[in-house]
Amino acid sequence: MPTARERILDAATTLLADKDALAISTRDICAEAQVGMPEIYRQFGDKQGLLTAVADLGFQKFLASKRANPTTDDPVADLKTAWDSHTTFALANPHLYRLMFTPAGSSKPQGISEARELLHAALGRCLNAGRLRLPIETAGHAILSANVGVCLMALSFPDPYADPSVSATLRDTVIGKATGEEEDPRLGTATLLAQQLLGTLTGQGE
Amino acid sequence: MPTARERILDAATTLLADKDALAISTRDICAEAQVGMPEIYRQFGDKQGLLTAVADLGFQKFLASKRANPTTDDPVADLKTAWDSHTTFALANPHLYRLMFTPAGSSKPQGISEARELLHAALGRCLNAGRLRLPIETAGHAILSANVGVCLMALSFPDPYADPSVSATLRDTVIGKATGEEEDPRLGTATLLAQQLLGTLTGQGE
DNA sequence: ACCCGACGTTATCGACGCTAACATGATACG
DNA sequence: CGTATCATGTTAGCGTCGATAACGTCGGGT
Repeated sequence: MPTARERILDAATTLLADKDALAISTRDICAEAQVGMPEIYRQFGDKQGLLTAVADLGFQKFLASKRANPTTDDPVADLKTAWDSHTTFALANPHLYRLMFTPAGSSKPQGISEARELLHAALGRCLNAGRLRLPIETAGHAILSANVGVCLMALSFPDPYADPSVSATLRDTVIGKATGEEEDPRLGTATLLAQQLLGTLTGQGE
Repeated sequence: MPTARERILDAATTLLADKDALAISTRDICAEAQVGMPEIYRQFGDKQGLLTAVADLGFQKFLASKRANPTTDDPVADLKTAWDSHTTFALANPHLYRLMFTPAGSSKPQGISEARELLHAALGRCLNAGRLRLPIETAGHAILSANVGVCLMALSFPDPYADPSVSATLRDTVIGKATGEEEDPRLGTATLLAQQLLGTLTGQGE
């Protein structure tokens, strides 16, 4: 038999899979966890504390699934993989995700800063590979904000914002801007033209 | 004396300026609006209905402030103005904004689709000016999702996501991608080089 | 005159978050 | 071995919440 704290967290997480965080009562949690009501308050202070703990547990799962993604030799592709795993997690755990990223009152799970650090590490790899043209912090804030925005809009207004192409478009746009992967099509034209002219000038002919 | 419905909506909106939507009790609203409790349920069905009505009223204010922005001859600049007014509104009305863009349960204020249409109209103006290189829907969904993401992150995690540069960076990135305003810095270089070479070739000398 | 819809008043219900008071069990230490 | 200690369980209760019932008032329109 797991400890009471674990049973409570487990029960809350289980109930959160179905209902909204507000629709879960402490009595339901106690019944599911087979503990008395005061146990919640001994362990977590109040309901908000419990929910914050659940959110932090969610971040553990969230970050674990990100760390599970192998680091390849293409750090930019890794960024996109991380974005997609983020979006997948959100859609698979809607209530938990909203608890994590739109906390009520002044709860503030600390897992968010771990997510931030993980993202910055991935951006650091891009920088080392010479594939980052924005400051790490700027890029990280922009990427995470955009990713969270896509997910929350998809959860709140599935029609029409749950379309996967919304996530993909924003992913490529924001990551492209940060890494410079994305080229203006005119760049190719101009470069080619310049090269041709240069070739002509230096007598290599066409 | 305004009608009871107006007084209730007004009272709820007033209270929402200070407290979170969940921290507001129907009794507080009734006291502020000088009505009896049953009046809320006669008018709005339940508390959620009232909050949804408040959210829709918030959308009216939100959209009115956007429509107040004059349409200039630069539709891309108009897009950026709209983004900034969106962000400003969110930071000025945090609780109302969260009620509007992260509704609980299955409330879904319909103002969101009006906002979508307004944005699509602005994008249509870009298209007519030949300054849109993404489908209107794709661009609209990406812009609104990113904007909402920036605002919600700033509200939930002001440290460090409330930094105005986050909003500005994402704004220029996403709108730049949609309109093609944003140039790769190498484009200017390549173009200039090509022009110089061309000038040399055609004998105009330096 | 009549009714009917809009609004107000009072009282009440069950569920909720939370707490007090106390009982139990296992473990650590003298 | 005895006992103090701490984690956990049990019961009962407080005050507040969202929501409803029952009833009363007033004004306007056919």
